Amino acid sequence: MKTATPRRREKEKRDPEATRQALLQAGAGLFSERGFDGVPIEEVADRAGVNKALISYHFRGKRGLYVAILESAFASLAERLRAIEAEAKSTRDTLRAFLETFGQFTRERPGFPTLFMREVLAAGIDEAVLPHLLEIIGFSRRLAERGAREGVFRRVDPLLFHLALVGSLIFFFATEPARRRAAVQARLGFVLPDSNAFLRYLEELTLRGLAPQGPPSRPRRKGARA
Amino acid sequence: MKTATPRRREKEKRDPEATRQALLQAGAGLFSERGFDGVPIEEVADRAGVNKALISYHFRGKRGLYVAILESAFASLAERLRAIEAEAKSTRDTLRAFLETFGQFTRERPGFPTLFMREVLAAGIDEAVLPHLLEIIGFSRRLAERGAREGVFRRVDPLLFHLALVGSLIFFFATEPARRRAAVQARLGFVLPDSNAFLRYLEELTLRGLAPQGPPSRPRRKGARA
DNA sequence: GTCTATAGGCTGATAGAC
DNA sequence: GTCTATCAGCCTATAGAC
Repeated sequence: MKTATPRRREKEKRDPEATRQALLQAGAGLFSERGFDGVPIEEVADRAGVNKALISYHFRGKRGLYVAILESAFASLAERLRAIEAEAKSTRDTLRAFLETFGQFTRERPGFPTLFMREVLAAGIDEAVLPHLLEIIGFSRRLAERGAREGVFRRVDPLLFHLALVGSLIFFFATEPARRRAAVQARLGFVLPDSNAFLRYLEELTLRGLAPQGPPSRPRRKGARA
Repeated sequence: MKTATPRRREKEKRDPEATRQALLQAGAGLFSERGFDGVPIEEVADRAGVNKALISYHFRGKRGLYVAILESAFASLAERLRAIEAEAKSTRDTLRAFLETFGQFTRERPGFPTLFMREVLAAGIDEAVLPHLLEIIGFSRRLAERGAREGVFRRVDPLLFHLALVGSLIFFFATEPARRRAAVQARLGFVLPDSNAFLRYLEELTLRGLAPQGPPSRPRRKGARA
């Protein structure tokens, strides 16, 4: 299956910005699949349709390209989360918006969850992404605290809340490409789970699992305001 | 911090089995930290206190060593899960035993969750580990089905149950080394979460979140039988 | 800005002595 | 079984032409 990658075959002198973007996109796909060490720089250049020397020129080397990819993605996600908080929705709506945003974001940048996972596994989180990561952690922590304050959640350690919720989210989406490949390559008997079904499952699990007493009134599917 | 690694400096002709074990252990640690491509074979040999040529001799090359490490760990975990099921405990006890076993297993093989994660991220799950992985998936699926049959859980898609539960488990433990490193290296303000607290959190989240009606009678901490 | 050509480093594997 | 010495392959980075 050829990924629909916008090659750039013609030698027309093009916008250097187009070169940068092509490299960022090609790198995101390849690095998410095989990790930083698993991808030769030449392959990234080929997929982007440019010469490998341009990676050094535009990003000061392979590592520079990698960090640029990471930073752009983390920053963009952090920005969306900020937007959600700025809308000052209810706790329930914030949870819903968070899950949907994450799903949507993953559709736009299919490699991101895997990259996220690889980065968090890495020896040291890069300086450039650390602030964004902390912001993401802060978002879910505040969600837990606010839910408790408003009586929607019982009081739990916000960090545990974050790790459980975001952990399963990242895990699910980061491993989705592998499941897809496995389902094709192998005689796996299981059906590929639907992303939206998983998001709904997580939402209900969280609402019911953290409800102060009984399970919450069945979460409403359409534009509910609590 | 020097890891307490049993080097083997003396040239005494030793048990070849000791060589194999030393390589397996050294490799597990290093590969979990930096991934397959991130570790030169010579480093593994050095940490094991043997010559790098022995990797080819005993494991037919780097990849062979890696697969041997993975397989041993996955097989061992699958075996423990089998033991849990063989004891035919209640649904609640099985859930508890699963979480505790995973925690214990991680204490014994600190690198395992990270290796697990890396493998599930990889391009293709290795043939040798696939059956064990399927067995692990089967375990949690059966737990979900049984819980529903016994009225402890509401009816949910067992695969979603598996992905959410095991996903957050793996994520938590796989990223724990990174959190530890980050906490040291950086000016991170957050406290490192306690593993047992996380396991308890997951247990309650699952029991309450999947309870058919209200939250379950507060899960009993000591040898409860349902 | 982009490309070609090349240098230089590192790595995994193995032949052959012990 | 273990080790030393060696080699071929690959990969990143860059100098310099266009």
